[in-house]
Amino acid sequence: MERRRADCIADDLEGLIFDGTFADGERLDEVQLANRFSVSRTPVREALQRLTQSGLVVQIPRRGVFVRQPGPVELLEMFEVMAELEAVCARLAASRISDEGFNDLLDANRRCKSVVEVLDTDTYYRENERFHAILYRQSGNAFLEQECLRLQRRLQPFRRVQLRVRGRMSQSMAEHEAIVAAIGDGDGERAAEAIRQHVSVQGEKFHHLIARLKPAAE
Amino acid sequence: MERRRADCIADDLEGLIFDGTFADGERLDEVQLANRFSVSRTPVREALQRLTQSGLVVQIPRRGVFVRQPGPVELLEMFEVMAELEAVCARLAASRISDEGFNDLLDANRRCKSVVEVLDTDTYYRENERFHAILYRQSGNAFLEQECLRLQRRLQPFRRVQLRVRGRMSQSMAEHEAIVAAIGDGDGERAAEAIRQHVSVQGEKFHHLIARLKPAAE
DNA sequence: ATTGTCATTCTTGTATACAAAAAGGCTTGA
DNA sequence: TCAAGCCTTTTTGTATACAAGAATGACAAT
Repeated sequence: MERRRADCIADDLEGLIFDGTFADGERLDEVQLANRFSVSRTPVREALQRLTQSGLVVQIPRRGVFVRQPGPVELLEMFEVMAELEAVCARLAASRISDEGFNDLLDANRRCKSVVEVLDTDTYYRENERFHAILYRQSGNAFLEQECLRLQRRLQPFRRVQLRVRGRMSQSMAEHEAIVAAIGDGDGERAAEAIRQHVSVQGEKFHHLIARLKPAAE
Repeated sequence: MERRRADCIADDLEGLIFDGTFADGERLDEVQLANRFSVSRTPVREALQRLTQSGLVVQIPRRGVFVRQPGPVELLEMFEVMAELEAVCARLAASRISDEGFNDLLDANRRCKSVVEVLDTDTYYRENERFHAILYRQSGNAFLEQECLRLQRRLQPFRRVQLRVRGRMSQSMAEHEAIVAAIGDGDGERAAEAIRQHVSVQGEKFHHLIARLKPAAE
């Protein structure tokens, strides 16, 4: 599928917002961006509209678009929704998953486990994402799957931070095991509760998330 | 808040797609639409991009945008997600709702009930929507609330049809009562199950939805 | 000194012009 | 008759030009 310039710019901008090049509340100047990417304002505007829809920026008519990083409260809310959505996936998967699908899940989990032993957080992050994506798929609801992927993508930069905490990887693995076991038993409620614990931000995780949230405040 | 032409066009187009002026699979010609709305292609393109994000049309690069009505399967999936999201709202609300919030819910329910007696489906539809919106709010999670409103809006034209079924309004009311009662008791699981039944498409509702789905197939 | 008004400048929103890619039709060959 | 290749036309994607609203700053009046 051919990509237009506007699409590339949207992706690049997303990265620039994630890595802090554009701070929260900052206005994104159309002509500046156009110069930066060596294009006209038209594709820049299209890209900004896409970012508006995904919630990274907010657009005020005849004022401009402004970066809008979620604050601590909104972030917790988003993680809560993610946890609940994944819980739904797990519950549905427990009664709908096929033998083949379950094997995919086991396989993804094995790959995670092999990475944990090497302590490679980046790779683990990717494999973990794959594990969750398979779970979404096994919900048997393609629309739900898409919604989960959307939110997962949105939370990506924050989730990544979480894994850096010492011992978090092995704990994450243990939680995976519990999830898989519950689904294997066809126990939807147990699976839902297990993944809710896995994803939601509580206790230690809460402090780390908040601490990492404002590195610019120093 | 000032509205731009592109926003109005997006809304109008949404309506035109809902009411069947543009059929499923049809290509939306930019210049045609520009003429229709007496504007240039620019705001039309912006509007189409917005519709793309909300899923009403699909955009194929360098080919154009095409209307994409959800088929029966996708529709059922969307209703399932709606049911599950509302179930989450209900469960969270059961433990988080304040006295004031509970009064709002009772009030909204009373308004529904008074409409049922007059058998005014349109007004009932609006009041029912309000009831659900209050429930979203009472989940205590603003992000969840927004997501629910988004999906509710997307399912609006299909939901409307459902209510036309004879006796559906009074059944809907009875279900509301059960939901409110469960939340009043602080019983999250019971509230979740009640609203799941209320929203999900099963049994009779399934047939009516499918039957109404393709009126152009005659 | 502060506030209100006016004018300038800047920025967004829209229209138009141009470029590039795809669709459609024609010819030509077997 | 059918298919392949080329050319024309159509349509999307991008650049530029123009219009209208908002921000800024100066100046005047209280």
